[in-house]
Amino acid sequence: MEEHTQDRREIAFLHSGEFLLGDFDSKDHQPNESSEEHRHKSSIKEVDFFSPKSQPYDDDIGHVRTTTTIVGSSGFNDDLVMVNSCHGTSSDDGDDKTKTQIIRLKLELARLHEENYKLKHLLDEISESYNNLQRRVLLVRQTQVGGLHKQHEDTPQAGSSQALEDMNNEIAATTLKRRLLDDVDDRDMHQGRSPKTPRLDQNKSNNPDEQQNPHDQLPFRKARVSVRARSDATTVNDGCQWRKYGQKMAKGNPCPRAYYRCTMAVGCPVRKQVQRCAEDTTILTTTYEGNHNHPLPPSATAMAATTSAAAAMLLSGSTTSNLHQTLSSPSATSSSSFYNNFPYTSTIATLSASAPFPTITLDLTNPPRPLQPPPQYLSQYGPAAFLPNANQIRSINNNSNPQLLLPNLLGPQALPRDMVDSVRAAIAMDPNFTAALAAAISNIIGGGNNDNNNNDIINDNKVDAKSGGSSNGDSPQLPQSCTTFSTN
DNA sequence: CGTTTTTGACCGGCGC
DNA sequence: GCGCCGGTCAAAAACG
Repeated sequence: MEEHTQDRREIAFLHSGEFLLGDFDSKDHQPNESSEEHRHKSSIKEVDFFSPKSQPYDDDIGHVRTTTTIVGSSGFNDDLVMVNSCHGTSSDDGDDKTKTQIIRLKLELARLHEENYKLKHLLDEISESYNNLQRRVLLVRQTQVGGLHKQHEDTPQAGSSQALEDMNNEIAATTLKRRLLDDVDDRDMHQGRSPKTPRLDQNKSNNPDEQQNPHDQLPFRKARVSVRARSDATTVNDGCQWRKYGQKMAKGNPCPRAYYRCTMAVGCPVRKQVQRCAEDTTILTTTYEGNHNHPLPPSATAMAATTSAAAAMLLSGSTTSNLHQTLSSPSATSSSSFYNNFPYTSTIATLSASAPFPTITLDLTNPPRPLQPPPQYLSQYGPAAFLPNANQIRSINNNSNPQLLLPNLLGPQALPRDMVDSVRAAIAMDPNFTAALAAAISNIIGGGNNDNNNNDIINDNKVDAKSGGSSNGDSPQLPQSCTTFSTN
């Protein structure tokens, strides 16, 4: 029980990315800290679970540089009280005290080392399991929807279908580790990995190489992330700066569709479309497309891992399983506590088999149930913790286009329905959810240049009532994903 | 005065 | 080939 709680804390911590951020209190590393007691109580140290450089065991005990993180008062290792740095305890009467401290430090370091090892092992298991699921999904797709693939092979873009799958596998396999291990400094990789595929170039295959190499055509198969949310504002503030460059009346919808372009960096190819639902004008549908070629603002970095998982899920076609697994991955296999308690399950994802771009829709417009959410979720993880599954992931393409409905692979791992409902209600209740989710989606598209604090998103969720658009669409860098994201 | 929004024109894909 | 449609461009207007 207690172990479960700690696992959840660790997971929340890992998810938040705080352990990867370097902007923690630098005073912790200053030997001449005035108030050592204060340090013990309130200082935030860093736990580097994965860096090979920061081995818990330090030969030079006189310069022990502990890398322990205490996340507030509720973070894990709450009971850990240790001296952050021992710099030559000169006093004689302090020898015993120093020895005691050293012993304690060693014990703690050993424990941390064990935790580190455990988490690494966990990560490997999750990745492996993820890959297995990926293969299963592909098998299902090949067997059940093989006809569609054949049909698309006749089209110019369909030649990349196999390459897309390969890419999807690669993305899915690397997403989790990338987020957990690389995170902050993986911008270059993201940018190099995510092909810049401006829509403008989509139909202009002037380059002969692109026509010959299927992989080069991958960029032209974008995934879209679409979000449906209830909002009175013209757009959702997702942390990015947008410039409106067009507006059109879409067929079958009296509400105009607005086109926005990311202006946070010159040449950023990310674009989004905002349109109100014809049936319910209170529902705002925002569709993101493209990858950011610049660092993302703080508000857009939260849930990067989650959204990356969603994008990977979309691209890989494994709708539910990937998301679930990735989101709950950090502690999923370790104790299974967090995995079993976390509200990720009732997601149904579909991929459009006929659309040029696979599209995933997050529909957050379902009215919340009066059920009160478990307080521990709200207090401990905050609304962002639920973003990933918040509601439903469904296909955006409501037309007659054939869609591939992927089975829920969770099976027996599914959470109790009441728990799911509780979480869903919690998500819907939170006013910050929309913005946070939008930022997360933006992260997916933008490529996860996460050098900012995830917590900022919680404070940056104001809906931009002023039109003109500034909604944040920072996206993490998964290649070519277009996401339709709808929130309540 | 620089930036953003508006809006009609333009372009390419697609179906008939 | 023609028309429809979605998406983009770019000049003018609006805004701060």
